[in-house]
Amino acid sequence: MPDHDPTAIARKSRPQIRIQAFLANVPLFSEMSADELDRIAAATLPVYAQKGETVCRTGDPCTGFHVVVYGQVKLGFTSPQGIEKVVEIIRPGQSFGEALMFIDKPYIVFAQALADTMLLHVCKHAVIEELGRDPGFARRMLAGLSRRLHGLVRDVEAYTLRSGAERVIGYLLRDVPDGAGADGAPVEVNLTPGKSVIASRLNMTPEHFSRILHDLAAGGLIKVSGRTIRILDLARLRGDGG
Amino acid sequence: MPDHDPTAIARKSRPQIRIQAFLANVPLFSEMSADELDRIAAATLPVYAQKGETVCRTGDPCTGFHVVVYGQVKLGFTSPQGIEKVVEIIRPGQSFGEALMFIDKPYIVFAQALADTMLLHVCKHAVIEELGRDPGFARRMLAGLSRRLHGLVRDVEAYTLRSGAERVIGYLLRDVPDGAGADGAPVEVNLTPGKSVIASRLNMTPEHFSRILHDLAAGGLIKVSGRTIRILDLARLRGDGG
DNA sequence: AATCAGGTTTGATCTGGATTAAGTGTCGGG
DNA sequence: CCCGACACTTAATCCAGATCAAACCTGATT
Repeated sequence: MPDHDPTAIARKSRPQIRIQAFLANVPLFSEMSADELDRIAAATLPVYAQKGETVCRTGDPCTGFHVVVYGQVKLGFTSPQGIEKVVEIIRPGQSFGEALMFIDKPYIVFAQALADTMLLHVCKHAVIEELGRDPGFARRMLAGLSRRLHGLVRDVEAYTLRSGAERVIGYLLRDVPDGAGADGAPVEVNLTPGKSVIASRLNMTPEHFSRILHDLAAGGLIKVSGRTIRILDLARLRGDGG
Repeated sequence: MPDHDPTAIARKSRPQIRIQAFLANVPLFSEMSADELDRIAAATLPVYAQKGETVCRTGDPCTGFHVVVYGQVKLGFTSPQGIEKVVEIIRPGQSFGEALMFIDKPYIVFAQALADTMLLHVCKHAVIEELGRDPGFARRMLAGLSRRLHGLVRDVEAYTLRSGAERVIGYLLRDVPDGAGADGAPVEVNLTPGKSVIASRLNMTPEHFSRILHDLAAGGLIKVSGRTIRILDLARLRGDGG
């Protein structure tokens, strides 16, 4: 079957997904009945952003929230002097913009694709509507916002009372499971989509980030191969990071 | 009538309040029916903390959330080296700890009274219960968490891309209404309960904070009298702060 | 009035991380 | 095989703000 979307003709073919099926795997919408999912899906539209393209900019009104299907998006702000700070990197399955639906404020961060990305935009009105119908949905939404709040508080802690090296170690360890590496299996962390973005996320310059990785490697804690970090001494790394 | 609470004998008399009446004025509970308020009030207990006393400490399990009735509470964390960073100052009518009710995690911040303080502790179970009954309550809770999230993102912006002076100016202006001062009426800001706490809240040392106030005063922008700041040139202050 | 204890200010010095600038891969395209 | 673009590293210098060390208030207590 040819693609009937005229705007897509000039672009690479886009993977097609079933919206309901994808949403059903997002924690927020899991446990929803087929009816509910249908109503949400009816208010959902796919959004495609090429690498570098801006999805939302600071000051835009909020019309709903976004879920990343594939690709990667950075959230950040720009200072009056044009300096940019990355607040969060959003990966597939994660979402952003929920909080703005509930307060009447425009975006304070921008969202920019770090790779060719597909998102789903879920309209505000459908969410608000469903909140009234389904207390479970409301609870999951509260839990989601709470987790985000918790994460931000942890970020503030890192920014304000951890050193650069500690923040880097924290980042490297953040999605290493507790039991990992105990069996001697090597643990690897991927630095896509680029060290500069991660440096900004950790609130430091790319130069400083580079030096810290260098020092950790010199100490025998990690091994850097391009954008892949192999953790050599998990226990000692955990110790250094607090 | 004598006070029958034996632990209170040795203390100053405590102002008595009607729990329902107080809660009804907290935005989260406004618009609630008398029935609902009664159920919430039944799960609410007063908590008294003397100046310097700790209400919650890092690692404590969360049993509900707190509303400040009178007094003042600081939220903050302590680094492994014992350095302390204030995240937020909670004033009467404000609350904290809501987010933890919805995720199963212990406190990451501590809460300490900055003055003799009365709080209300609202039990988790009553809140969860009421969320299922009252969609409006769920919406207000979502709005509350969203506002807090928004505020934290703004804080992160300030911490990461504003200078010390800009953060101080932002603090001085944060609860000055837009129209204030236009009529020539002097605008004053109170620095209770102490400059060191505010300095920490703004992520700087007391010394640095003091110097910034001194410089602003030297520039004719403000006048410092103990813990009261009189804003002399609102327009110029706004300009300096971005 | 004298004493004391916080809280605040002032001054001198130090430093983590930023800035600036010059390399060094490395990879896709011609 | 070379070129240019981009991503990263390395090195030298700089600076905002921290740290250290005294003084200095100001209000409460004796």
